[in-house]
Amino acid sequence: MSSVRVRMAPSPTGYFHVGSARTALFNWLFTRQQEGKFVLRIEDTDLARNRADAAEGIERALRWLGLDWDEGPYFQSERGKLYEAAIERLLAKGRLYACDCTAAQVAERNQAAGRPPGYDGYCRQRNLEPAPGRLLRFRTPRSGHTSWVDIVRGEVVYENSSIEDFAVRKSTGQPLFILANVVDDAEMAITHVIRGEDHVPNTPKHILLWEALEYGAEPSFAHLPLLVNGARKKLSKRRDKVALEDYRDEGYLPEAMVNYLALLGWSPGGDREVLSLEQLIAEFRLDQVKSAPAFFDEQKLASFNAEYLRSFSTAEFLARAREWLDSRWAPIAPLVQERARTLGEVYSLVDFLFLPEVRTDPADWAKVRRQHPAFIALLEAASANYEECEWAPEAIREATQAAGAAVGVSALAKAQAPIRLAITGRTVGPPLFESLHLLGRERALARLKAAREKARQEDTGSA
RNA sequence: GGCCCCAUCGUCUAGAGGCCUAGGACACCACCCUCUCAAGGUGGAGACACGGGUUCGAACCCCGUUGGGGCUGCCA
Repeated sequence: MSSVRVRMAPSPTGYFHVGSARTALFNWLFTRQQEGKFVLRIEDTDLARNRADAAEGIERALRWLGLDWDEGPYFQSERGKLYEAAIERLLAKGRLYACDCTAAQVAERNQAAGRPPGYDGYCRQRNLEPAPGRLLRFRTPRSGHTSWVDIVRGEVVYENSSIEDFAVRKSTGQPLFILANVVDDAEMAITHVIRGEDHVPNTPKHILLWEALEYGAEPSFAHLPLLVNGARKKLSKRRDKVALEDYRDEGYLPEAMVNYLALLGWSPGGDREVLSLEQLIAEFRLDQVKSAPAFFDEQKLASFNAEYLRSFSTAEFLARAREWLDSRWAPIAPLVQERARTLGEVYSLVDFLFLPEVRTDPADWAKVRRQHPAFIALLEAASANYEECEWAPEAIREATQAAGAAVGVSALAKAQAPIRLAITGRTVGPPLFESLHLLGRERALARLKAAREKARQEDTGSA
């Protein structure tokens, strides 16, 4: 058992971001590989409303991915005493000062002085007594520098003078993220802080606070590359599909999601891409994680998903699809398993079996009618043959072939198109003869007839 | 603006000075297979941002340029 202790510290925003999922995964892989402890901590120091719900969402997402945790969830909203004690210590050491500037005042002063944004240190020497209505700021050293050796990006150095006097407690008395984060990392004996690159600028503050609180050896830091969209901007709720639940609801598999996410910023090396959770644990290397942002490509995710779907036995496939479809479609499952990229897609592949009426795609209809002058004749011939033949895939195939030949369409590929359109409303779908078989003779004949009539009406109307 | 980070095919990446006329995967194109679509097979197009160094030798090391991103909140 190693002493490695890692934490996942999401804020309860109401949904679980795919970027958080990737961060959680890398944290988890590292922990499991190091045989350490994985701690779940909800960072709800701010507007902690809906806390129970949000935490549930986070837990549900983690469970869905198959990432278990050893401790927690801890809630920062319940640990106020710890933060208050830390603040008292900092205050006693003169590392904090009270400030009553409003954001507007600071901005105004900066603008007037032609200074860039950021706190200007106005209250630094005013010696205001801490009081309600006054926030507390950390007195950042004005010289020297703060640095760390990041596990994924190497040494990062900040001039202390470039770090503003950041706030650690609100004027309402509530602790701020940076303070709670540091206190908890120390309190929970976290050894490795693995988080998104957007936290890099927080790290020198983290270290400065850590030192000021005399917590001893700092944890190691690893800042993971961001997940970006097609415009190479950080994935955001506003523009992008980032909620893990959305992917789950569309029929993405957790194993495909995990596998895909693991490859964003990391690679096992060589040509391998499909890896089980066990393999990931064994081969993952935090220090091999790349530092360049990665595009979250749903297309590639989908291809992983399709690959996992195909790898299942029919029974497993059916079990996985249960949320999306009832058991009536079981007979056709083998025919769609290799055609669906997501479970959510399955229904549109088999809906013609359940819908009372065919839903005809207008574009497909027009295309087939254009390409098949003998459309009506072919459907008639097929209907006639279908009335007679044995109702089994192979016999239906022969009947179709014969019907085509009778109207001068000898190629089966050509002959099946109008029938497929009549039966399913589309030009693509699962194998036709099995589909007809599953549909049943009566319904098949009825659809053939309906398609003929529709075509006749069309011809009459345009004549 | 300031601070910090990043840079191999469109995308995810392999590559840790010679194995690279740069490999794989997704996407794309063509062909094969085939009752459509998939799946599968074969082939194709497609990248080391640029400029200087260092070195016998650079995609790999250093510097600069350019480009992109993150942060810049009494959010996390």
